[in-house]
This record gives sequence, C-alpha cells and structure tokens, in this order.
Amino acid sequence: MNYNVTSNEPVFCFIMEKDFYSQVYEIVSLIPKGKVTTYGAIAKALGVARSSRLVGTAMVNSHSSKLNVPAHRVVNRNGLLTGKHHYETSTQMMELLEQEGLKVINDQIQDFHKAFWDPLNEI
DNA sequence: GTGTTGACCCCAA
DNA sequence: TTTGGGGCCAACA
Repeated sequence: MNYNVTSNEPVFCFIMEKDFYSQVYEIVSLIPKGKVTTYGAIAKALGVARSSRLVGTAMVNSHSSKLNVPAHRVVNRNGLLTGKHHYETSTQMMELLEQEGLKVINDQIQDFHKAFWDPLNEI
C-alpha cells in the first residue's frame, strides 16, 4: 500500500502503514463466530505465504494487545488446536470453540473443512 | 553481536 | 503411508 512519505499528515500514514501484527489481528477479528481459519491462510492473505510462523508469534503476542482478538479461531492447517497451551487452562480454547457451536475431539476440530473460513474470500 | 526456539507449512523420498 | 529437511523471522537468552 502506497503512501506519500513527504506527506504532512502523519496520522494518515500511521493508519495506512499498519505493522504485520495489526494486520493479522484485523483478519482474525473478521473471522465469524463458529468459523475458524489457519495460520497459513492468514499469511497467504497478507502476501507472505511462507511466513506462517509469524502468524503464530502474533497470536502469542495477542494477549497483550488492547484489541480483543479471537485467537482461538485460528488453528493449524489440520484443524488441530496447537495453541491451546497458551491459554489459562488446556481446555479453555476448546471450550470457547464449543461455545460457538463447533465440535472438538482430541484437540481436533470436527468437520474442519466445513468450519473453515478463508480470509482470501473477504479481500 | 550470535544462537536457539517456536500457536507453521510445503515437498521430496 | 510417515519422516525429515528447508524456509521463514520475531522474540528471547
């Protein structure tokens, strides 16, 4: 996204040049209730398909974000709840998802292909 | 400065 | 089918 570096409107520049984490949070917050997406899909949507690890790092940091990021709606490409250890209890991530109507067995989202939400469809 | 570690993913064998 | 290795890069030690 382009912006004029000589612009005297720094606030505008700040909004346009969001850092990577903010872009990740923005996409994650778009995930509808009852749907999930993957780290890789988010990376791809941001044009850095090979940097999916960074999306995971962003989720680790998301707890310190002022925004309310529904990080539990992001799983790995197999529909596995690989981020559950970062919650207060090892069952909290699963409980949040089940509250939204998803079924989780053994850290695996059931009917993952149905619950999958592709951020590319929203851009 | 260097080295290691990940909420990852892809592909070759 | 299951592995192993490479790429990736911010965060930490």
